[in-house]
Amino acid sequence: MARKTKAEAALTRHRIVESARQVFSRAGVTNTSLEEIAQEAGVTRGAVYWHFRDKADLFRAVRADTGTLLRLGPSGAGDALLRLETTLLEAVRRLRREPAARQTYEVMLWKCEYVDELAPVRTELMKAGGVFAAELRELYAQAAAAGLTEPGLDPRLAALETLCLYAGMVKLWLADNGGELLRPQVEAMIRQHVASRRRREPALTPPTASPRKKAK
Amino acid sequence: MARKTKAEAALTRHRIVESARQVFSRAGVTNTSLEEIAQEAGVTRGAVYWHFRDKADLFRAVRADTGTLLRLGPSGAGDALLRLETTLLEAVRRLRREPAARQTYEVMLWKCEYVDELAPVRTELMKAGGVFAAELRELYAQAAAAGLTEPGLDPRLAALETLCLYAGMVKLWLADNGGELLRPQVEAMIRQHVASRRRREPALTPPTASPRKKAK
DNA sequence: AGATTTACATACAGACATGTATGTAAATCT
DNA sequence: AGATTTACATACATGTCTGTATGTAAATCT
Repeated sequence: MARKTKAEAALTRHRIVESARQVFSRAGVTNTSLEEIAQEAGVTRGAVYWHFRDKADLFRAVRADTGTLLRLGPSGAGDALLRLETTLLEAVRRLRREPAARQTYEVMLWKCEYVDELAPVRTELMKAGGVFAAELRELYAQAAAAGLTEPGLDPRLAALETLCLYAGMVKLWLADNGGELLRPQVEAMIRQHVASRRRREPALTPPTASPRKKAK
Repeated sequence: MARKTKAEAALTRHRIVESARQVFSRAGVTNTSLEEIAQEAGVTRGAVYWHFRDKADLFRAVRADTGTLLRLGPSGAGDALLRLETTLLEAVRRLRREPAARQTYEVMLWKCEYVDELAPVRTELMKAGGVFAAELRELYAQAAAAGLTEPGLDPRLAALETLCLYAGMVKLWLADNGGELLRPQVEAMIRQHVASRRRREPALTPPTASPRKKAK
């Protein structure tokens, strides 16, 4: 076969990444041969080796293609705790609507062994966790300063708690295919998690005006 | 080599399980050959195949040998929430003191792909999670009945929240080798988690007498 | 338009893992 | 004590995966 145009090559690359996601989620990363990925993408291993150095490189590409679920939404609407709630709900929403994200995270959390060349990826994941924890801590600190949270709440510990909750939640959600454990109630769980941080007695002079009450 | 006595055979089997744990935690389950395990145990693959049907069987043995971290302690000492706290702290304590438990869980959570013959193991893990969630729910229900928790707390959701927290906590704890994210503060985090469930105003007539206050 | 590079496909060499079949000497059974 | 089974070690047959080297025709560069 002959040389492709740059646009075509980019398309090929993307098809390979998508195929890798598919096959990884079926057979697991280690158990998947590059040959299988190539076949699924309709190319040969030559194409795979052209675009990626090895399987680990391809794995990173799969991860990068999906991106992170954890992105703190804009600070505009609602108070800090509401922003947290929205962020967590949004992560679940993405898992529900985007099969690709589902597959990618299932691979990362259930079908991947972080050893050898993939060991650094785990470090990267933890680093991302650390970054998110720092953001959460800042958010909780703001919430505390605004008098939204219970007086005793340590922002750093609260951030870690939410991070752990998030990590476990995604992992369990993905494995709960039958919806027997977590899926039907995960949104309610998130709301209760955030609600449990919120101060019970309404603050005397809340910085933001309307105490929003969400019906149903 | 000649036939061993039954006791010796049991010893051999145990050595194989231990070696499997070691090698799995180094190289990951899929990437580990039975030959490597056999060598580590000082036997040949013949011995491995004699004691175990295949790698998945051996993996289950490793898991069974370590057992679960989640065992609700006796209901004797303290109130329900304290019992929960103790249970979670005890899980972390085991991880800290028992290298074998650490290895086993690191393999299960970071170095294993739940596909093919190992896919059922994930289902077993989730089932165990469901059982623990049910226990937690019961515990939270008791706590609520005793007036220990905030009025709005739904026992089912609280149980799921704690389960997710636990799952994420163990996973992150294991990966936090450098102690940069979670390890130094995990106990405090657990205490805060439980404390955040506890009702703020002291109950008028608490069923258990002494309102325990932990200094430091 | 010619030179060069690109985007693959094909071919090759080597390593390694798995499962089973078979051998065997000593435990255990009767 | 003899028969049988056990607890492995050894040998074999087979399939598969990886990385690289090489080929090639068309895109892109100059």
